[in-house]
Amino acid sequence: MNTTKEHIMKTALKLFLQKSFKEVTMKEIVQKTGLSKGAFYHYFPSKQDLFSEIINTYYLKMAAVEYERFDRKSFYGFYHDYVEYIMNEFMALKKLLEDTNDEDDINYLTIAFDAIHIIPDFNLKVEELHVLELTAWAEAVARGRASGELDTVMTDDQIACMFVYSNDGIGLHLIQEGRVKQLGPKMLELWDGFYNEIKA
Amino acid sequence: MNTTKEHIMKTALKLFLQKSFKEVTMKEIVQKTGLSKGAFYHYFPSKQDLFSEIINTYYLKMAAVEYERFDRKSFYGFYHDYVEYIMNEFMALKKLLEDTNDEDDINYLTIAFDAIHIIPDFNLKVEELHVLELTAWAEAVARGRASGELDTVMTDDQIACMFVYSNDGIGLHLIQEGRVKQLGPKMLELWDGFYNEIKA
DNA sequence: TTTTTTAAACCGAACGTCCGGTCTGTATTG
DNA sequence: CAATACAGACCGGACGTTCGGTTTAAAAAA
Repeated sequence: MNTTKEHIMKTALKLFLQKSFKEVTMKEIVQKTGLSKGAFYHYFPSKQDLFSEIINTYYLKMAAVEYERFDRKSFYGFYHDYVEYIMNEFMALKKLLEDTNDEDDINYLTIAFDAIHIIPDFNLKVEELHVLELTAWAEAVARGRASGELDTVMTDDQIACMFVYSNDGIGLHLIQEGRVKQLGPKMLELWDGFYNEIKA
Repeated sequence: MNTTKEHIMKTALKLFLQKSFKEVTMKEIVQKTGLSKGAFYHYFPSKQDLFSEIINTYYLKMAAVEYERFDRKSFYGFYHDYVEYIMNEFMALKKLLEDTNDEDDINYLTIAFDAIHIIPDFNLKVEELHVLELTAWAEAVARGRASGELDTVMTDDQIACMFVYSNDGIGLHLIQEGRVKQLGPKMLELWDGFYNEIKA
């Protein structure tokens, strides 16, 4: 693929993960890429088009978690695989952005809120992913229950919700505190506690 | 208090709950208030000052939940009081904004992310509230455990985290879907399920 | 091999618009 | 009369975008 275009997209993604669409200026994008405005508009018809392409290329692809790759034998294995997967994705993103500075945090919510306003059907796509997420978790719970691993009065959906939403909630707090990289360990600690409660 | 100033603040708050600080323009604020630029700058030295005053007057005050008002006899009563409290606060906000249109949704996260960049010590204040929140929940759990209401292998802090973060997670999703008003019922349903699991 | 052609890559000054903010003037109030 | 409350024309700067032009490098022609 065209390396310059990719370079622009990565640089802009880094900026969009730090501040909102409006706060990121063309001047800034051009400066950080080391290119000129002319070069930029040679590759993208507009700032909005760049944003759309970034969302489709990076955000939506990362948001689609591959649950089928996680352990199906035990629920314990499932959620541990999930945490490992998320941590790997996080490191892969850092590497993609060539973000050597550990201080620079990533805010994946502001970019999502912008996408809602800018990209048609973004909400629809995210909603689809959300349904897939909940069903994948609920199925993992069902398997754990069937195998005798889990024993709880809660429904599969309720447990799925607890895992998914506690994950989102912690993510939100860590973004606010600028410590997103701690998401994995934090989740594991909390989920292990909850697992002890629902296991047989 | 000065009614015109209050009118400006409420109108602007409504806008800041719909889009980001940068997306809300002075022109828009002036138009929606039905005033002029001269009038606005008579009451506020700048757009940023308006924003700061809105955060301090409305956001931070609403974010400070009065946990001491909730039931202390049972954990069940505690979290039910919490849900009722949140729903009342939500309706009070709607009324404050004279927001008769049910369609207009409330995004309290974008305004918070803006506040992080604009207001010094905002993060500190929110972090303090977060600690208070977690301790209030943990204490409620401890009381429930002491009274024999709760029986669980999870620690007080872990249960507190599950309640707080699942709340935040659902809130986040409802903001994305534009259905924040459903927060109360959604929480209650999920929490009742979890309560059945941890009760004696 | 050398020259010519061609198209993509890239540059940066310039453009019109919109932004937050100022300033001068005019009612209104006490 | 003095202070407050407002109106709106106006300002400089920043914004995203455009456009005429230059550089580069590979293909085609000599």
